[in-house]
Amino acid sequence: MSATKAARERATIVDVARAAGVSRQTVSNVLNRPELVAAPTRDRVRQEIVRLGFAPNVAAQQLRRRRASAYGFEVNPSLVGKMGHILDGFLVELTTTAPGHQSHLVTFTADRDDVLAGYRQLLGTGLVDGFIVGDTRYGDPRPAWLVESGVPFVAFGRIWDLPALDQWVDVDGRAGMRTAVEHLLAEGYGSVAFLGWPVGSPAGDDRRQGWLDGLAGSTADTPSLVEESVQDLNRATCAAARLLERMGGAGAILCASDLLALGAMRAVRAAGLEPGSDIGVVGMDDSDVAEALELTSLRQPLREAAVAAWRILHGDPKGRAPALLAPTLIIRNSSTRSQEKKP
Amino acid sequence: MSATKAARERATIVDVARAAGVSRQTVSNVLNRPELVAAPTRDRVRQEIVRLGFAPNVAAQQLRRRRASAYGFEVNPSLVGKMGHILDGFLVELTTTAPGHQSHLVTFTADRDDVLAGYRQLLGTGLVDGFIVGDTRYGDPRPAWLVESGVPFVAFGRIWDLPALDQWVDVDGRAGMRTAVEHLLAEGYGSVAFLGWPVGSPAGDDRRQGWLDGLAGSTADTPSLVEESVQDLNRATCAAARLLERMGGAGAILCASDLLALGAMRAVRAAGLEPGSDIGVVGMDDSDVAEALELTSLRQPLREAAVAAWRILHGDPKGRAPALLAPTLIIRNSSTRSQEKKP
DNA sequence: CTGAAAGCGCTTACAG
DNA sequence: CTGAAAGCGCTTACAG
Repeated sequence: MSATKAARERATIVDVARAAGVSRQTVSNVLNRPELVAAPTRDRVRQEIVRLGFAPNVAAQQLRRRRASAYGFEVNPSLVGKMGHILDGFLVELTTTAPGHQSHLVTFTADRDDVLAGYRQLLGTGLVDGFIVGDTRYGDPRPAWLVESGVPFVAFGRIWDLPALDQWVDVDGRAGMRTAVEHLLAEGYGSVAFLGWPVGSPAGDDRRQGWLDGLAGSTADTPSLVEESVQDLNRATCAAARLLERMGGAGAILCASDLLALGAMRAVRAAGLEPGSDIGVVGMDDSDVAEALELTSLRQPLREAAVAAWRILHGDPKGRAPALLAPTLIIRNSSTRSQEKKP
Repeated sequence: MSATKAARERATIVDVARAAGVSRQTVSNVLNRPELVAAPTRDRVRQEIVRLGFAPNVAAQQLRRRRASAYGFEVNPSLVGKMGHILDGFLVELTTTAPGHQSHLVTFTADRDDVLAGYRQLLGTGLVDGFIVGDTRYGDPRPAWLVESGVPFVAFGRIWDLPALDQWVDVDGRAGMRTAVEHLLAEGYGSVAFLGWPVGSPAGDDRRQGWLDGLAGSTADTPSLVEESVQDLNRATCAAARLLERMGGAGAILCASDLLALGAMRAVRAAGLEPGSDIGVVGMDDSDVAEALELTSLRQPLREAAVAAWRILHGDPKGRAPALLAPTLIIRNSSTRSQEKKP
């Protein structure tokens, strides 16, 4: 519990002041309000800062400023590593962009019994100023509590329960699905069926609507070609097989997730057909699996999402607007008719 | 840059002291050295702490103690989300267990040009006391630098360049592979071939050795059945196909990773055979894909790894020992001869 | 067993 | 333009 070696060796603002022959608040001014300091003084101080390798102590700044410039990021043991869970990638992008906002991220896990306990804890100790909230869901108690408590936060995923809140970033699954339909039709698949999640999940319903949007703008009229499956490979394979029977050995299957698409590819092969050349298949999330299996998929713009999150967190609340970002269609063999077969 | 609302509203140690009618250092003693405080005083203070919802300000503690009780965790944009990258899961386990060690984690990304810059930065500002270093590799400059600088750290992955260092946690791929061979032989696959990475990667060579270990203890003598492939599905599929030709339509393929195993399953199916009932296939890492595709795989004990990491970080350096943990074989259809087919 | 004092390293009005 | 003063919230010897 004693001081670390690094702490003992670090130069402080007083060391810099002494070396530069000024008072310590002048050094502070060079750091925080350089326009107040005469150029020669400023240069001399900066030189000493570099020479001594000085960097302001974060704890001292936090204490004095009464803000942590840090945000909590909840990681969920039961979701990490699951296919289509893109929150890890989002964390990376947030981490990469954090220094540009003089901020950093602190990870934490939620209590099973009390979802809000972890949030209260981090806030109560002043470790963070606010949160990045992922995996938003129906009946999520977090947004309402955070708003009530006046805690800054941004949600990754629309705040479905509280449509009045504007502090979220999300991927436009609907637009993505529309793009995918257009791509499939342009590739010459005569019809586009949909393999989605059961009605009732916000993201799922949104994606399904995108499929309908895509069909609406075309001559292909196949809105009846739809099957549902939960996020499970075997169930998805069965659902896709049912769909295939009704498709008559031609057309494409647009899926609400990469896992469902995996099921679709499996069903296609089980029917003696080839994904791509015979039946088009498209997934969503561009998981590692999609890349490995040559599955066309929609990639979430996580970098842009992170940038938008910081804008919402640090921008003027008055000019704040939610960010709905379009995913990018990554075209691979599974949706290409004239594909070159790899060896 | 002004104080947060939360900061303005938080109770301080002085508020508690006033409410309990004691001095503020008595409150501090109740928190840090309760045995010094008389029971009635202690109870009164504790009551007020609860009533006021007081929690000590972390920044003030850090400043005073001259230690952050925080550790930096580098996230790597080019590796996150890749199949077999289990560092995300490790971060979750570390995060879950951190509060038990009065610690928290701060994420950061490394500079492309200067690998150490991020480490220097976090340390120089006193934001962290040390690091958890993942993705160790040959020629990794980080361990040597950290040791030289006297910075506490633990590596996830053996420190291959500096065998004298004992501050690492790793998964015993060799033992895992041996277990897998034994399982495959016990299942009745007459031979066990190996699909590994090219010789020269530390983890890969270790796993290959485990395969040989497993064969050594058996009557099956198939150490010549080996093929190599880089971490790429198509290459792996080709390599597995070559292996299959030499196996004569029977036996099992043990793979150094789930991705290689995916290639093996693919090659098996391309040969008109079925993984499991005809040819056993086992991977390593127990990725989401392994679960989805019913692939038997070795699961890394990430929870135990996190516990061991904290022990190395916070334990007595004299009694410190590296932790080499055995993975668990998760048996699924791909290595089961008498399998029940799911619908 | 309890409290007065010093100090961790910084920032921010404010006086000169 | 520069510096003396106060204070952020806590902990730790130390005196009583």
